[in-house]
Amino acid sequence: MKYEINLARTLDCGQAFRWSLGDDGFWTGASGVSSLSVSQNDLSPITGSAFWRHYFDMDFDYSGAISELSKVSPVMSRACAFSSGIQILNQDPWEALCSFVISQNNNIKRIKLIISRLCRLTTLFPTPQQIVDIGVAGLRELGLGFRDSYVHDAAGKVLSGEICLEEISRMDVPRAMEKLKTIKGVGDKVASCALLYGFHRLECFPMDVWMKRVMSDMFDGRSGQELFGPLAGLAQQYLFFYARECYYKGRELQ
DNA sequence: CACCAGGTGGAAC
DNA sequence: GTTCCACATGGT
Repeated sequence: MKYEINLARTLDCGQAFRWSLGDDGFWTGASGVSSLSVSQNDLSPITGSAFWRHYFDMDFDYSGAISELSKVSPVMSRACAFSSGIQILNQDPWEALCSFVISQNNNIKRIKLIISRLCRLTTLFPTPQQIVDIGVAGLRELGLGFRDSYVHDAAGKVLSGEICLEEISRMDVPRAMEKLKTIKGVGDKVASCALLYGFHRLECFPMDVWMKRVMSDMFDGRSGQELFGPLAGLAQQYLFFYARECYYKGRELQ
């Protein structure tokens, strides 16, 4: 079967929070200083740009990964088929870290709302310096709630050099997790999301309430690392999407 | 009007 | 070590 990236699934599966679908069928969004408008009918704006090829991870063998993951179990095979076309983006590390700090105990709609308000201040995603300048009170006004001091702490640590994202990108995952977790409001879940989505560490397997339920219901409580190894992060994203959009659709979660 | 949300820090056992 | 709970706010 022919494999192709699915923009809707990739951009609306909860890994990135500032892409939106226009009435014309075009997805518009940005990363760093670059912005893009692209539709599923014509992927050439992505494939023709080195930057966006990398952002959308176009040179990874997703077809091969799906073959591998499908061997794990019948339910995983169904999840792969259902979620086919989702790719793990190469997002900006700071934006990913910041976004997933905001994501805690929050819903995807409001995460997007908060991040859109953050970006409206500066046009681009705010830098650590800009976050520090906005201040805790300013962040509170943007509706971050109790996460305001967490985001502020993250920005301060990055700005002071206490957290060096460049170094983290070179650390092994356990050390990187440990370092990220020195930021207030960053625990296992946020750290692993930052590493998977911001640093492209495909072996990370973020465990949220959905994934806890999935692993218990579909995999007898076994761990993502054990089942999926170096592709755990991709498996996690497929399962998250499959769980929300199919497996538990119309049923009560708890 | 309750209850929930891609969790975490901190206090209490 | 584990369990409980508050946390701010928009959506349903």
